[in-house]
Amino acid sequence: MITIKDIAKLAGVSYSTVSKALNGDPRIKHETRQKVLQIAEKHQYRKNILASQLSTGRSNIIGFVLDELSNPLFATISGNLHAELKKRGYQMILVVADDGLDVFSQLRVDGCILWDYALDNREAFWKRYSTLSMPCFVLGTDETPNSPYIKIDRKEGIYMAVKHLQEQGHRRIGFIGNSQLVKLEGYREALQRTGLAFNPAHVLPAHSSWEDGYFAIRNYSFDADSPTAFIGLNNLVTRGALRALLEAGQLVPQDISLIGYDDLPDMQYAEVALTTIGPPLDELAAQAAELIVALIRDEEVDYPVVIQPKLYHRSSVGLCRG
Amino acid sequence: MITIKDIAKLAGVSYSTVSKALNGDPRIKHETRQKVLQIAEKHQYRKNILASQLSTGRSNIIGFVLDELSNPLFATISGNLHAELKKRGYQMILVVADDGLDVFSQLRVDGCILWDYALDNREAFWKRYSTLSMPCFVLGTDETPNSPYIKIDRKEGIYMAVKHLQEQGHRRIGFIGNSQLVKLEGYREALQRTGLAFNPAHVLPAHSSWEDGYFAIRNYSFDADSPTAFIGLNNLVTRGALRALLEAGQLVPQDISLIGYDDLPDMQYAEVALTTIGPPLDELAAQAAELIVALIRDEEVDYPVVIQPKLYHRSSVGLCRG
DNA sequence: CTGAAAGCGCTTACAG
DNA sequence: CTGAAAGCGCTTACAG
Repeated sequence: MITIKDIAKLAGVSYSTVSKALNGDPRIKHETRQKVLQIAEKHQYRKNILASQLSTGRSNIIGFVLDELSNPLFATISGNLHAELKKRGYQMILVVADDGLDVFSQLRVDGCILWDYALDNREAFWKRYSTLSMPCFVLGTDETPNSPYIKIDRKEGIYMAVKHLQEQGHRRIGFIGNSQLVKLEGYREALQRTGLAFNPAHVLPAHSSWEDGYFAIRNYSFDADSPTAFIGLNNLVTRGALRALLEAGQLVPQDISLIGYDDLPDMQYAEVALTTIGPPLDELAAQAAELIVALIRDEEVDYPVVIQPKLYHRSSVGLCRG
Repeated sequence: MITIKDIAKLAGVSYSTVSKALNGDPRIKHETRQKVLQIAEKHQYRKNILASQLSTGRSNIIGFVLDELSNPLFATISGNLHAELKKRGYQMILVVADDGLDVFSQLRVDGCILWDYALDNREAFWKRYSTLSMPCFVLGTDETPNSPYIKIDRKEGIYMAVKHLQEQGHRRIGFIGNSQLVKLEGYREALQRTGLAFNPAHVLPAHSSWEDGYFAIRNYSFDADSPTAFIGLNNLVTRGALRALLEAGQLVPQDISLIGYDDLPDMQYAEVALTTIGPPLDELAAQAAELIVALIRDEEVDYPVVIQPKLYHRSSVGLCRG
């Protein structure tokens, strides 16, 4: 692989001149630069970012850490984030793993965005996180000790869903999924704010996958006291639940209304186009890009940045019958 | 951020000793190593991979280039690949973009795996590809000029699907999607091999998304000559098509049989559990990991590695009626 | 406008 | 068993 020294030799200048020419230093004479650029081009020169970054401390690369890719939400967020970072002159690389933080920390990326993931040991994570020496923040968390973060106001989102259902006449509103504490709290608070009763039996246990949602409904016995509407924990759970409802012969939204969390294209293409709540993912990505760049530039930032979920009306909510 | 020099000072040894201790050089005295390790641990030392790699030429990082993440196939492949590489002592980083190759080439990753993606300009890509100076190969391609690759025998897969349908009595088998030439060729050849007639009207135009599959069926007018079975280009197209069929009141598989390409969990959870053809994704990942490691070690490799798709029987294929 | 030199944080023959 | 020194490919004050 060709280096600046090789180019220097070919161009008959010193390699520091080559470096400057390549970096657009205005002090370099036009013809010199042209010559250097031409040779570089001809030999397919690629700057060794490692060396460059070792010397400057900058790489223009930002890392994004996810712990899974199987939820299509992350595909969308990654895509949006990549685009937003690119606009700002950064490249994004992705790591899908709990040990991703270490990779990026060894690679000395300029900054690092972490999706708030399900952790066995949250405390250990925060401890590790607090020792990171690069600009970093957690996206979609509820709170990060002593450092900036972007919060999604999930409770408010769930309140909007409950409120909307209530306005359609629903009085018994269930929740499918019990793996995310905030959402569950949001659900309880929303019932309180809207004056509806909380019934523990209306929270169907489900973790986070399609199957979890599917079996949550399959395993549930409907009776006269059952909810007339459900809110699903996330996109997958909601879609699994929808399938199970339809298979059981329930009509959505005629018999049962359903609102899903996470607004993704997939939701629109479900058997019944799903009404959803969720953060606008383009805004989420733009704010995240904005924040990480500000942190890298060591600018003052106000945090937390709060993203307000929105309610996206489609066809899975109807008037409560009777 | 702490460096080996800092540790050297704290430990009262030279920094070359620290480097050796950290890398497990057996020549270092046990106690010296212990002391160094302890100090490193205490100060949360992270080796600067950039510096290390600049000096050794190795990073133990492998890049994976995708051009999109929206197809769940890639989430699965990425996950599998990450796991397989980890087993072999490598970390995987991901880049989702057409310019991903450049990022990795600048980062000097040890090796690079590219998913064979849809390109505007294939020729330019191969030209760029051939100038890469790191170990690299294309996964899921049909052919790579002058370098190793992993081929998925898509034609054989499609033949298996056609054959299976024929055995169920189907004589008119359609294909949904016209965006992948190999698959289309495979389809034609399969018809030939099974002695079935090719009818251009039985290839429904569709690109690669869920909507494409959905509208392919919506826009198709069924008549007495229509196919009694379809094969879908990929997982998304197949699922979109299934939805459209069901909405049109067609029963699957009673009225129409359907086989989808790409065996993903999603296919199993479709409205009708879909019979699929596709490469076993765990094998694909294992082979890919094996190959890139061999290339990095500069071992002789036989190529192409060919992955044979399999037929996964589920519930979307039935006997042809009448 | 250009170049010599020091330095980024490591590794590794080589000497002791 | 340990250390001094050169080198990986860049950048950047500084001198000219």
